Amino acid sequence: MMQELFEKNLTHLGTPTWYSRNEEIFVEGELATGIFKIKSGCMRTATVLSDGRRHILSFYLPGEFYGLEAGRVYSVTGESVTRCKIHMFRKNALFEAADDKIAMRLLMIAASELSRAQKHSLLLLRGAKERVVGFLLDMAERQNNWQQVDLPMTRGDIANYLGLTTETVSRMFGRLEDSAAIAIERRRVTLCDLPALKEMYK
Amino acid sequence: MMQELFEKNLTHLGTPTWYSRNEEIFVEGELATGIFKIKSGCMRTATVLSDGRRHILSFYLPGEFYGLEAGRVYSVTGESVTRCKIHMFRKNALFEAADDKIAMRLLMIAASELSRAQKHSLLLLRGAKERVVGFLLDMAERQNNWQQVDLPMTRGDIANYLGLTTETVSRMFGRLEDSAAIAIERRRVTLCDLPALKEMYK
DNA sequence: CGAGCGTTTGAGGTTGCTCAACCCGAGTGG
DNA sequence: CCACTCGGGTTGAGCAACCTCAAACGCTCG
Repeated sequence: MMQELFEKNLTHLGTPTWYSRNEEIFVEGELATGIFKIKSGCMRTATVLSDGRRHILSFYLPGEFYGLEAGRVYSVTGESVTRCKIHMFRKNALFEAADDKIAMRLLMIAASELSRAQKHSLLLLRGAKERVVGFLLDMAERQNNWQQVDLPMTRGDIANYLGLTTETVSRMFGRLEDSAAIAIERRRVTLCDLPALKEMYK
Repeated sequence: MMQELFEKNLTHLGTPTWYSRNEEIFVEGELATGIFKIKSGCMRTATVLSDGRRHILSFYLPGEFYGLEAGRVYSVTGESVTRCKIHMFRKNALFEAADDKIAMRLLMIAASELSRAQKHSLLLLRGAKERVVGFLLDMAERQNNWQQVDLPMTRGDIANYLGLTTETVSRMFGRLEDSAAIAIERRRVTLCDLPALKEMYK
């Protein structure tokens, strides 16, 4: 896999760091010097509108990358959702060490970011229940586990990401549980009726 | 500018084609062999959900590129919004002709696609009026004209892209006109009170 | 055991959707 | 030259979905 190769070649160029909960990892507007790989825990990216509203644009789980920007500065702020370990690669180092395949690897990372952002847009074009179901299915896929999903983030974060309110997310969870499609315990969700869920988010 | 360079070097590898209105340019699921640059007119990308609903993910104006995919196949369908001229580059040809900077150029295109998709997500996280205003401001910026905006697409396409209904888009246009922020004539919109508009979409 | 955050639940209000009618301009054919 | 049609756009009334505000509950961690 390309990511394995990428990491193998470049681990020595990066630095692993531990963050506790809700720490800033990089800040919107800063010179975008780093590329990040999540080793454990969960990171989110968010942007702040000038009136103070905050929007979460993405969550990052172990194994996933962040860091390719159109501009020279970060367009979002990166924050730890939970205590987490994150490996940072400096772009300069990458480019200095560049063999002729490295840009291609970066291209693949950018393309997967793009695909992620498009999925998010599609999610936001739907109704509340569908958004919640789509979110659960996406998390299940990324955790590679269709039985149970861990939700490292709060309901508030989920709601913000989905363009809903905490209350609505909670109610949708409730309704899904009532219909026996899922079972909820704290921040672990069991996908009891996967076909039904996939039917809701087709 | 990077795009000039890109095109200059590679024009001979591409083929320009004319499309009439509402033609398919490439289809979701097809092997993604091409990269497209809009020369005139307007293109849109859309995806069809399994229940038949269609969602427009992006519009492309003259000078803009489409074509970098995470996977080997197109994840969306490309269609002409108006009669338009589009230049297609074959990826294979690009890679064969690759000097050591070409992957970097592709990376920049991918990054701008990403930024576009993120803007779309942010748009969808807002209320109806804000979405419409945000859309107008985005089009103005991309057309490099803060006085007047051309809207090559129908209200239906705008609504679909914004996750609203035609009626709502029409009403929001009406309300903006009533408040003297814009003036509408067919598919040309004059931005009468730009500060007010920017205030609405801050 | 208390404090505080995160979550759930309920009642009422607002936004944007649905359904329906109507308008307008561009083609088309008599 | 007018009548008809058709796609696109606007407008209005009623309704459903989702939000707001408010209260209560339950972990978790001092």
